[in-house]
Amino acid sequence: MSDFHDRPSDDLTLPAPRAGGIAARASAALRPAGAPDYLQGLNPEQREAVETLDGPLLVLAGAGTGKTRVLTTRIAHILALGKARPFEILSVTFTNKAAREMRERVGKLLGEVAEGMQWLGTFHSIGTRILRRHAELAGLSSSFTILDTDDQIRLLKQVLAAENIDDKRWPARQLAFAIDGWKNRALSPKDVPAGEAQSFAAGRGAELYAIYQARLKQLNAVDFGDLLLEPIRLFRDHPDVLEQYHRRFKYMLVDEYQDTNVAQYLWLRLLAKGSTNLACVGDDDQSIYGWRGAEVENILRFEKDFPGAKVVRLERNYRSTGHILNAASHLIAHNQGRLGKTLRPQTELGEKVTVAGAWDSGEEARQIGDEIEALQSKGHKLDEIAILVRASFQMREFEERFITLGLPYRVIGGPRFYERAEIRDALAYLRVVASPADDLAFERIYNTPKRGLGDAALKQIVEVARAEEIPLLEAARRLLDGPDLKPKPRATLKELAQSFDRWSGLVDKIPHTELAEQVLEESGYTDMWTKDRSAEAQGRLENLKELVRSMEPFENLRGFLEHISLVMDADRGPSEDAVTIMTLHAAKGLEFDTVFLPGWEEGLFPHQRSLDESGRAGLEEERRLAYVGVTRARRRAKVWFASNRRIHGMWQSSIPSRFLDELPEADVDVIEAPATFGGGGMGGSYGASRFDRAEPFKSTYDTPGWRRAQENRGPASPGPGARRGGPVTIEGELVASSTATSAGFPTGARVFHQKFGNGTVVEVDGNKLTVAFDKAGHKRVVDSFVKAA
DNA sequence: CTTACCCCGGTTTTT
DNA sequence: CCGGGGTAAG
Repeated sequence: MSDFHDRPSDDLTLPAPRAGGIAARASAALRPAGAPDYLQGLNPEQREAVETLDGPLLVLAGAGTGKTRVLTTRIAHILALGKARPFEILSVTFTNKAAREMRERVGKLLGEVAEGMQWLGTFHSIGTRILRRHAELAGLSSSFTILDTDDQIRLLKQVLAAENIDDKRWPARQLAFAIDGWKNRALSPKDVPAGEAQSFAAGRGAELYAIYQARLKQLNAVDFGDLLLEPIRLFRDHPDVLEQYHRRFKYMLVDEYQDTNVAQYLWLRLLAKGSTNLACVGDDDQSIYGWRGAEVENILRFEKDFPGAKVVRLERNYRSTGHILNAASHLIAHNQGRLGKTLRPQTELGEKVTVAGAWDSGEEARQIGDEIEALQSKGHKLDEIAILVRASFQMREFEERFITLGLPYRVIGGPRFYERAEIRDALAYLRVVASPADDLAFERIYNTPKRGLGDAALKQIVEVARAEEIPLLEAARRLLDGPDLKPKPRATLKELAQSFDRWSGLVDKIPHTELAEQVLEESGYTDMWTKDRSAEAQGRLENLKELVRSMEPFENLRGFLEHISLVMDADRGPSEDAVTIMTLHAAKGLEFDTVFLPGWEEGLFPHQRSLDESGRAGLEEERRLAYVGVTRARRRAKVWFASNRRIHGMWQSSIPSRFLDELPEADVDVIEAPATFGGGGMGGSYGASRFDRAEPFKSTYDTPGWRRAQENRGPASPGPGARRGGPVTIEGELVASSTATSAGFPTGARVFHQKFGNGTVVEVDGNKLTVAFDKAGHKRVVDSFVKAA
């Protein structure tokens, strides 16, 4: 394709003036004599994985066995031997974070050579790169925009409306979910199995999918799924294009292969027809994303798919101590569908995994909080402690407890930076400024802040736009010339259109950060939040400033927007020493000295829905999640379950997770909960216990401690009419002061709290304040957590 | 157009 | 029990 040659910077045409030099330099630097330095210190399996360069290779890398090291060293090895030049290696990851890390580590090994690795990135970023090159062949222009989930939903709502489909009965979200599912499986509208198309809007599923695709093309836009699918179509329909990539990619590496979906698999297969030097690294035991399209089968089938494939197992674990690994291995051995490998500890047995029960989730949080304080006083860093939960609602209880204790924590997950409403609004403004034809962005902000442009005005604009086949902003301008608009919307719309003209005119004239500030200011957007009195407003303004700051490293507005459409996470700066609270899913790939695993109860973990929807496969995926959780711990893994938990506002009694039974007794200590506020004393206030009748936990354990723990579980949920809210806690008495500062807020002072917003101090007790929050009610907080409002 | 209620749903999440 | 989204009234 000639467009390969249009771009001077196109690596496919680069003569690679420095290529020889790179290889030579790398070899010189890395190979003083004999085996090169970078191979030193690899164990035999790792070394085999690095040195097996030709032919398909599957590296089954157990948790903590040096997977990333193998990947990066392998790249170094290929380059050092001069087998390929940096831009002839395709290496794909799932997340930007993983891509960044790999680039950094290759950089450390080889210096600036890593810069030349233009094909190191996520499936989506590489897909974008390919698609931009050949956009015309896919019916797009190379400046296509990438829609995120929000835009996608908005567009689908429009499609549903245009097709007169009741979006009550058939929510756009559901259609989006279906389409994503089809795209994950690389199905075009015509390929959608009739049975599945049937499931939406009386059989119109595939039809709506087709209309949606047509709309995307009109808007010159793609969604995330298209970033994989379009290249696949391109490769299939244009063998000459595929051929060029075959010539290009001498080596291919794939990280987290167990997470690939059908589309990614097909994408890889097409590319792998060129060279069979495909190395996939993954761990079937850590496949936890089946629910979003990942096919464990891909990794299980590897040897069949790629005949002659070599399989290397990395089983030496350098992360965790013996008991932890034994426990994890024993647990995961209960799964049927796995390739099978056993983690082998490289160090001492260390501490046993502990299992402890609590009366309810509140007590669980208190106990864990106490334990963390104990660890802290023994000199453990909070950064090295994590609480890994199955579902995010579990986090709240820990947060509240930690606030009371004054224990610094950070929550990973939640709404991410670029998903916050204010950020998305701001970006929508910038998108319209950069490309006035971006209808979805325009639609998002044309009445944000409220400027009196409602549905009526929008409807008029849309009508004109559709009739004339022009973008919304253009249509708005045309309406201004005509007689149809009412005076008020006309004036407002005129001003808005003029503003956009002005801003667009400034794009190449003033620095983009400055332009962004100006847009946010002049549009009244900043003002909107300044005037807002809600608890979050202050934080939102901070976020907007942060957004502008994050634009600085980019050359221009366009470059920034391209970046953020694919990189939806922002690098948050380093922060103080704090306990990490996150979901098990978010914890994959991370490690901590001490890991708390609360909520191991039937129904929550394994999650009922997983069981209901996916049966045995669901259970096995839950079990893999448990395995991921346990293997995050370097030295201490502490599992908890609670006998009572409030779900949807109702107290439910629960039985311990079957996964507890699957932990090997020899590696586990059952901890008897110390007497607490929940256990005995309050018994009187509870009615007859449903728990008494509940199926007893059939344990394979038979230690005195375990039996006592079983017996101690006592009565369970309060009967109807019983006092709600669980056992009384005497917060003040439980508090072990971990912060001794006294910022000295007087009673009556107005204060601001990150989580609870503004409030008035009603009582002061040392460094602990009782604050009447405007929104959140009365809370007892440590003064270092609030600042003067 | 904005505000006040009502109803539904509530696992995990990247790009 | 809580929040989002959508509807109905001001």
